Amino acid sequence: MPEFQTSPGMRDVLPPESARWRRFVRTFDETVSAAGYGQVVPPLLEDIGVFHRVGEATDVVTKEMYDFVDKGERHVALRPEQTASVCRAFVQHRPATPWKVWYAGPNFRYEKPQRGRYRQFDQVGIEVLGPDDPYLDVEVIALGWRFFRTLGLGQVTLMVNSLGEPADRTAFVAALREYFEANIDRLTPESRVTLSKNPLRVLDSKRPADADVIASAPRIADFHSETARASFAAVLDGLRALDIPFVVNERLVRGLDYYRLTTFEYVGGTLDSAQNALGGGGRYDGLVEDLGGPATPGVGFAIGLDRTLLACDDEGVFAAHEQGVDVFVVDTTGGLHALTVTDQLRAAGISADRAFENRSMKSQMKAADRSGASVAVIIGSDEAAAGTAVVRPLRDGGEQTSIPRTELITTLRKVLS
RNA sequence: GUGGGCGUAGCUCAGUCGGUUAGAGCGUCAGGUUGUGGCCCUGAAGGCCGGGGGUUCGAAUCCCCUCGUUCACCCCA
Repeated sequence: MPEFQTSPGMRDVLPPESARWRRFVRTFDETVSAAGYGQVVPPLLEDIGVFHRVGEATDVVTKEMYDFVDKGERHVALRPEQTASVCRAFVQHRPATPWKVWYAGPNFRYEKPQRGRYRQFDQVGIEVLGPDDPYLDVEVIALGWRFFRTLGLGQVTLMVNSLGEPADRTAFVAALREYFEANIDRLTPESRVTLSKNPLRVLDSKRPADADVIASAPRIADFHSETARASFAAVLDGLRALDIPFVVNERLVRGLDYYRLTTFEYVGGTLDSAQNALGGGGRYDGLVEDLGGPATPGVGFAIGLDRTLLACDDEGVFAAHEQGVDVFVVDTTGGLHALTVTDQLRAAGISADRAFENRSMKSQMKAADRSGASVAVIIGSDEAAAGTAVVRPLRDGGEQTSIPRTELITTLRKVLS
């Protein structure tokens, strides 16, 4: 074991996986850019107060933040998510609404690491601030859905729910608390602790012993106001109109406190895994106001990059693949010709690599093969003296030819096309 | 944060009733004659057996601690 390794829950992303990450973000960019979303790049570090507004009762804020006091005595935190940052940016810059933005980048949560759960983890997401329209919720959900489809994922389940308007939610939470307290002896000790902090979250318990009590708990739908009911119906109608399959899950409560009305989650195919939530989001109409801005409705989602790629692996789609070069230059005369020829090729837009340390012909040819290049350009002492180069196809047979160096680029363009 | 599994070469893993110089495959490097890759053959390099302590004549192997990882709870993406 080396003396220094990555900190727990942090890791290096190496080729070719790193290229897959870039393609992932590029694919997301293309999906949402086509719907009029622009990229916002918020800082990794914010005043800790920005995140406190996300939810005083959530573990994300109370236990898992990477926070510290900086040299200027400011209490700051590495962002645990980006929705709060986007809303803070909105309040600070007051762009015209509807403000449709997307983001991609790392977030930090001090949790015990697990497969698909890291302390530094990347998310992509979108947020729309301004419009209060259930069809916007549908657009947002549909863009996430389209993204998964573009990646090639076929086993994603969309779960939707509505938490109702704030008053509905408050009434529901009160009813829940009353119900669970009346049945507290049937709850697991862990759920009793959860109950004292946030009764909603008890619904999310995955412990089998809690299943019975939860099954007969009050139902959120019974507390929906007329407005909430109409909004939720419009969302479901919109999803049907787009032929997006969904499952209404009344126990879907989500982890952050700011959600109201529509909430949704994309669940991966491997349902036996505890880390099967690929992404999720919802409407958060109070967050901008909480951050000191004008009352502004908002809706959005975040998708976990790691988990989604794990789901891709499970389904055998969106695989990583090695990136090669077009041409590999072999030079057995010391390497100066390889230096100038690769430079010349790159300038002409032909990707090229070479070997170093003046290795043997055999060794350099092996390297050429491994490089993935479809053509080798070989320069030995004869070619160097004659001002020529050998062009040797590496993949699909074909004879090698000796040509003047001046014709190298035109010849290669022909061979590569 | 709580509980269980695991931790041996760069990678994937053998090896434990404790017993001489710790193995394989893949990968890397070098050869297999005269300047040419993929297949094959030969050889080489590469391990404080995660770290520390203990038991023992002797520990990769047993015990304790610790770190890391993984699974479940929790949390959530």
